[in-house]
Amino acid sequence: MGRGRSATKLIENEKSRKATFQKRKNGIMKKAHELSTLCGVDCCLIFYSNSINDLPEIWPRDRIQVRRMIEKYKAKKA
Amino acid sequence: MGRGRSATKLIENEKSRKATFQKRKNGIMKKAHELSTLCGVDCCLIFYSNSINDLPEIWPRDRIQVRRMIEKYKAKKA
DNA sequence: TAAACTATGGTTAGACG
DNA sequence: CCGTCTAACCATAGTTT
Repeated sequence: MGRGRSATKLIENEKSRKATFQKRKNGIMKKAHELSTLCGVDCCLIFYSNSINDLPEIWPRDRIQVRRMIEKYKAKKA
Repeated sequence: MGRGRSATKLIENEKSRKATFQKRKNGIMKKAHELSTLCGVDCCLIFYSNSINDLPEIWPRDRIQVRRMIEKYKAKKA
């Protein structure tokens, strides 16, 4: 992707790893938004970027919606 | 994407919508796997495809991991 | 240094089996 | 349902500003 590189192992260089995390996280969130819009589907994402900070990042931003998705999931499965 | 089309509204045709959901869901899951591998980040995805079936689809497949992510999220935030 | 650029490779809609 | 093909659009690693 971009100028060469395959996606098979941890990026050792910390700066590159953080930059890649930011870029790709944004990319996935955009795709989630598109999927949601195009297909009328509810979805949520949780990213736990341990090495970057201690807090989870979520999509959608609205925590109430994320919570609703989680409750829905728990009710059906697990 | 593909042969024309922008991602701004619900796909009216049901067959197209379902096909697009399947393809794009797989695409996002692949990207989640890559992000996880490249950046050493834990993440989980939940898709609630109401119109297709009643069950949530998750990534990663292992429900224990999904549950762990959810508990981690709830512990940190609301 | 964060934001913009761009070459390169990836994703995907629709058609087909 | 599932996989494959391909034109066309998209994402992004490394670079530049």
